[in-house]
Amino acid sequence: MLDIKLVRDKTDTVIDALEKRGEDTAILSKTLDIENKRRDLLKIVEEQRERRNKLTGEIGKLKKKGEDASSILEDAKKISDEITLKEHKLRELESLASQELLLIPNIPHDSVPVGRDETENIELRAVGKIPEFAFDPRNHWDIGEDTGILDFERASKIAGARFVLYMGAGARLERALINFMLDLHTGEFGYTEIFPPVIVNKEAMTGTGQLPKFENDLFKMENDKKGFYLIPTAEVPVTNIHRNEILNEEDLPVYYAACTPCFRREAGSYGKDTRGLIRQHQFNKVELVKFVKPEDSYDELEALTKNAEEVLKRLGIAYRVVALCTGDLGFAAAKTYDIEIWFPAQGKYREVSSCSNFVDFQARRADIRFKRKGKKGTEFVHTLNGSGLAIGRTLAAVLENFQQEDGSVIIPEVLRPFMGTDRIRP
RNA sequence: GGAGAGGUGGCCGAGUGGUCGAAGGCAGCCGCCUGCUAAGCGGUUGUGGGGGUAAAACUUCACCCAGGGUUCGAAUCCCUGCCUCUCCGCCA
Repeated sequence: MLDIKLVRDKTDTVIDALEKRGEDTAILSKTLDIENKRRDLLKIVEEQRERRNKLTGEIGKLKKKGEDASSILEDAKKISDEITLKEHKLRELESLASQELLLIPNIPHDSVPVGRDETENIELRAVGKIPEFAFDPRNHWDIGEDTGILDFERASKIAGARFVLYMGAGARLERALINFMLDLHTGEFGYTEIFPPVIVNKEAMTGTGQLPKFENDLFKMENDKKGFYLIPTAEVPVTNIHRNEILNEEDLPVYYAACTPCFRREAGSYGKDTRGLIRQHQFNKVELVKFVKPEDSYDELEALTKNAEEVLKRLGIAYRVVALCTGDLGFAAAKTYDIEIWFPAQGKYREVSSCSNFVDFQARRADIRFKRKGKKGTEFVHTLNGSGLAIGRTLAAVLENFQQEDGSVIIPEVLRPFMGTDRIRP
């Protein structure tokens, strides 16, 4: 969430940010209205509390001396009752104010291109050679079914639409990709491997920004009064590792890498990507998460993106990096690069990674701070994350990019140690 | 699932109704002293909000797991929740 002081003192900046995102600015005036009422009341309550504290102090002294305190006692009771009333009202205002504040999106960084939607995203670089085929390249689901490594029909019997069953070399390929990516990030780029819970509570979801606004995108455990949710990305549990903590300056930066299943309801995407691995209710993803000092976060975003890109370079698949425009930027992000991987059958790039700097937005929600050596007070850390990469989509791209005319698929060099073979055959 | 114990500052640990933001110890920081891989002595060290200042100083409110309640007044009493630990059962 945003700093309420910023909303108060630099309202124009926030209005500008909302407009660039294409969001309604009405929420701001509502928030400010509540906030002003809250502050006014807070002032009154604090003054009254001060008076009460003085009175009760005197009562204490008198009682100790064994003297009569009944006259002050009456005053004290009266003011105390007033305070109780006003405190209730104050609590109401506080919760209203924070409810509103939680719905305001982050302010885009100055370097983010202004635009309405994904058509105005900007391609920064395209890397690798787009493969040419002497035949019509086939869709990955056809390849997967013909080689017997993907079974969508049985998955739908077991679970439903938008699920997949990996079998044999398919399951092995999924695992190979996971191991390859995790080994790369932990072994070469300094990330610490994490295996977190994939069920989290409401506080964790609120900390990273999925709640309260995007409840509809999540799977929720109905059978449990605690309100558990299935994670839509490892970002949630991993960022929340340090919720309500104050880190030491010398501990930063912290880099974590985690591979988890991700669960998404995909409500409202009924017509889209109904076939194949692109859009599933459950998929695996290697996620990179960073906690850094504010002055480093934009450099860290570049580095994070490079780390994710390296996976594709080594796999030898063409990709491009695009900068999301203001209208396409996620709720909590200040800046985002998407990495898109080449899909020959569709003849276009599809997203496999989204790398974002959230600056202090998540840190404020989740209360993740750090203390500079020799300085008083604390500051919010900056958090970042990015996929490094989505496994299912990468696997799909491997099948499509390395398919052969005879129906087999050549396994990229870097995966062979994990696969134990250089080819998947029909 | 059953039974019990407990949650206090960076850590350990006192405190069961009033002057407690909290004794004492450890750790950290500053200074003195000392000449040997350190000890002794003195001082100091939480977080958030409001006001105030150029910035400080200063001032005020809140915070002893969380949320309610009792009371003039709560770390201290009551209720609810969460978490941790021990034993039994069960389970991968």
